[in-house]
Amino acid sequence: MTTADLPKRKDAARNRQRILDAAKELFAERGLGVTLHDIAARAGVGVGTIYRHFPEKKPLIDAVFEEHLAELTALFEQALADSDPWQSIFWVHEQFLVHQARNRGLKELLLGTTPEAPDRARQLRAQLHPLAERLIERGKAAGVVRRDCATQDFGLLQTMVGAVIDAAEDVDPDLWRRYFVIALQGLRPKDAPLEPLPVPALPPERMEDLLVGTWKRRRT
Amino acid sequence: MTTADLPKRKDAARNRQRILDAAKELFAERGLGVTLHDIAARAGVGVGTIYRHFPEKKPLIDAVFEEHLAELTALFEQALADSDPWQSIFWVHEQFLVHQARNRGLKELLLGTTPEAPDRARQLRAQLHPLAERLIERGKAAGVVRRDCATQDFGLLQTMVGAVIDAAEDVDPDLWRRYFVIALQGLRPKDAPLEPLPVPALPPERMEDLLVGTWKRRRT
DNA sequence: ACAGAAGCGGACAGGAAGCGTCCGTTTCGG
DNA sequence: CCGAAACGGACGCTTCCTGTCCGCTTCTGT
Repeated sequence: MTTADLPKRKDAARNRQRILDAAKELFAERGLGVTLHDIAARAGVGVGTIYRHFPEKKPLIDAVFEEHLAELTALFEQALADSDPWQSIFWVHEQFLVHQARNRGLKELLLGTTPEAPDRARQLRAQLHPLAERLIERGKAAGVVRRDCATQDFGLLQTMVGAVIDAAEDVDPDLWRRYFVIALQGLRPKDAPLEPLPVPALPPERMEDLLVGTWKRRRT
Repeated sequence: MTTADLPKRKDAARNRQRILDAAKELFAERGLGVTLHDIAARAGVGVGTIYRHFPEKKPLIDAVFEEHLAELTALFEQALADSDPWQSIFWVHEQFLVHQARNRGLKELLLGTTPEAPDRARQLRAQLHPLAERLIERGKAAGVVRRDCATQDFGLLQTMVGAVIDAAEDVDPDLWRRYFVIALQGLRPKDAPLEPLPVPALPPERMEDLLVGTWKRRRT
């Protein structure tokens, strides 16, 4: 990302920024699958304009997720700075899930559920993994996570809770927190204290909404 | 499903059966989203033939999943007949997941991830829910599941582990068992014994395959 | 304030994928 | 052996996305 490719005319610069903003919004709302046409519409520019500035989606994705990468890395560093081995694990995973719940595009990148920018995604995960490793090793050493679990298990935990986010987001946007605690509890050693469940279960009569809601989404 | 609609000519009857068999296979392999064209190809008949026998997919789905409904209900009844409150819960959920892992269409129906036959799916779940309720209530009464959990939590557990099935099926088809045990462990009371993890975690270097593999699937 | 370059917009053409029909041909049964 | 029933699959339709092209607008420098 050099500074050389800045457009000189001021309408061009303005449009470029509008496009980036629109892309950021739409990636968060609807995932990386949105079309360049969608982004153009949201930005209030013509498709011609968008194709001139960004002939493909990848640079847009790169630009938008640059900052997220830094942010997520910072979360781990903050967690490692926290001296409580259990609390730090809990907190960082919770934070990751908050981000995923708020940003569909980021979730797709982290969980690998998009064909869109595989290298970007790989880079993201490659960078995060060693940090996670250190955190989990510390937890195991301190005896706050079960011995026979692995760093990878925490990745799959994100996948599992991610599924709940997807399923429940427009029925009860905070429901995932309950299952996050449940799944994480499953990774603790035998006599670990029971973490209280942060939100109530969905009432049985609303379960149907949740299950049906899963597939009918999309659109702006 | 009356017996009145049986075709009289023997080639017609044969084709009808071929179509049903092909549909069953494809629903299991690729989910309910397969097209009637796909089914025709697999059955070795022309599309005209399939549209003559089954103008829409729904009766096909009904026919194919009729037997599954009975089978799943039987699983719960078997579980309720088992007098061990914990073992029966573990077993029935494991069995459900085995079915889901083997049959993508069934998974879609159970987890509500298909727009295909919503009423069929609803019926299936409506019939299963009270049975699950009894099982879980028994478990709570016996103190083998945590007090503050609900029957619905076990439904979402299926969703969570279903996500692992999806993610891992062509990297390590049994990996879901590990996360099933982890998630279920999270629903046990404080001093419950640690269920051993049945399969090892995926080696770190193969995690990337798992994550990338999630989106590139489909086709026969 | 004006000319020409730079940028803009969006209609449009092209391609992929699914759906359902139609009709010439084949197969069955009496 | 003949007429009716069933078959097959090419074809046309629709939807959704992609990217281009060109007449029009807006900026910048003189």
